[in-house]
Amino acid sequence: MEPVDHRRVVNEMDFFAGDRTSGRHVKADDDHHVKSESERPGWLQDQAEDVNTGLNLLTTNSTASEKSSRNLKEKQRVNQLADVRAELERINAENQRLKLTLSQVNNNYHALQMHLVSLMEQQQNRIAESSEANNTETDKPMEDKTHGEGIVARQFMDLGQPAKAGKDEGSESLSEDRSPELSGSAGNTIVESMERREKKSTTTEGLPHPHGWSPNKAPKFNNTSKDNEEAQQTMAMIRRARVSVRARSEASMISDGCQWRKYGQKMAKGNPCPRAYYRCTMATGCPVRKQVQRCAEDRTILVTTYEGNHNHPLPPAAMAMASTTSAAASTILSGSMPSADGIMNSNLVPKGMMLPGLPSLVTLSASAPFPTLTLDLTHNPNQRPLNQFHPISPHWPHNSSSFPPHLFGHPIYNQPKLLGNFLSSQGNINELSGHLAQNQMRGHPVANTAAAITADPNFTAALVAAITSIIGNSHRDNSGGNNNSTTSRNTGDNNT
DNA sequence: CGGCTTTGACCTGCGC
DNA sequence: GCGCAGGTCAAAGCCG
Repeated sequence: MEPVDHRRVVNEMDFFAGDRTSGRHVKADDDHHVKSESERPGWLQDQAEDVNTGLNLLTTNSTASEKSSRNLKEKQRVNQLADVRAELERINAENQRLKLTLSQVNNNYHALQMHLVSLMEQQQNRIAESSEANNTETDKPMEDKTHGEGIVARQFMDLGQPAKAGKDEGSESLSEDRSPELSGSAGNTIVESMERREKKSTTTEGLPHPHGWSPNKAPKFNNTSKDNEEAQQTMAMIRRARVSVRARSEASMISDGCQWRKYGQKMAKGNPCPRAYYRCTMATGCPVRKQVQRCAEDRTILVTTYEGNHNHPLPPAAMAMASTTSAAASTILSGSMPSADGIMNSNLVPKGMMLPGLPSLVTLSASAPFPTLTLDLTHNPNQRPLNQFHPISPHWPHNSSSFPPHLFGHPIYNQPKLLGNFLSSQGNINELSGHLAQNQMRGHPVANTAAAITADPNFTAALVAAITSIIGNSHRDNSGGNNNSTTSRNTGDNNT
């Protein structure tokens, strides 16, 4: 594994953080045309003075033609200044438009989220009324992973059925005060509650699946009510939702802070590169799995697809991924109709990029049997390799020989508070929007929003973290005692 | 020797 | 029903 070039990152950060009060474009113009004499750096003024002195022509023997020339230059400067101002105004207008778009997306997201929660509440109430009184787990806190009955519930979850490991939290599904140490992935809101409700209606029905987590083997529900069917379809789709990250890396696997053990490899059709299957081994029975495969068209691109959610506390290095779920999860949930068409027809989840100015950065595909959110980090205009994004997380063991490109090595990892907010179901879009605004306030270029965003490692890291962790959080309770494997448990660092 | 990777076999879903 | 493809299992081998 190649070491991360810290110095380069710092330089880039310094570059972006430099004294730029008017943005990149303005700065470029300033350097050549706009700045007045008084605004010029001292060395520039000195240089001008030296030139005049050296020629010994301008100051002592001013002619009418020279004055005319000066006036002409002044006019040119004025015109250029006006042009720059016009450009600034245009940029600001674009900025406002982008903000407005983000705001609208956020509002739509909230509306759909609340609507979904409401529907699921109604669904759960109906189920509760019709079900037997054997749901004795409803008073248990769902976060209590060490609770014996909670474990039992998780074992049921492993059947592919959502867990109802705790009490009904419909009303608190949006809360953020979930302990990250317990959850390992806070902000797991709607899906969580949905899965719990679903489990509540099914824990007495299913039989343990020998393979534990198995999204494609989700048991069929016996409940034939129309509402339940719809809910089941929705849940099935959400449970199968995946997050795919495309990034350039020469390493065999990107680091996300978790420990993985390879359990299979398969040649996929249409791709000469084999697809590797990994299972999270940070905890017994963790249902999270991921697939790693190189892109057939560009083998420098590594595609990592995550499924499932962690059922254990996560190290700080993995928190960003596991705890900032909700932005992208909500993206999927926003389109969480019982069919792929529902997603694609959603005004929240267009077929292409959701965020204006980020072409091909994030896409949601409904062509697959399950929604797959793809984060494409290969479109960075700087063509910056993934492993040069950020300083390495201090939590990552510095095993130089196996040092992976650290996708989530951004200092954001060390800001659980920020993450906690960021992962909140309401906060992510706002966070992204706020990040844009902050960049603009700092004087970051706004003329080319896409370039500005993709060039900003902070934004990229935040976006990556938010999207990549969707599934992990959204399925946090969809885990269980998956001890099916007779192979050994991974206790070492398998992130290579 | 424990833990991990490899890899062929097996299972399941889906389309024809 | 059959074949194909994706996904997983688990025995065998490798490695520290």
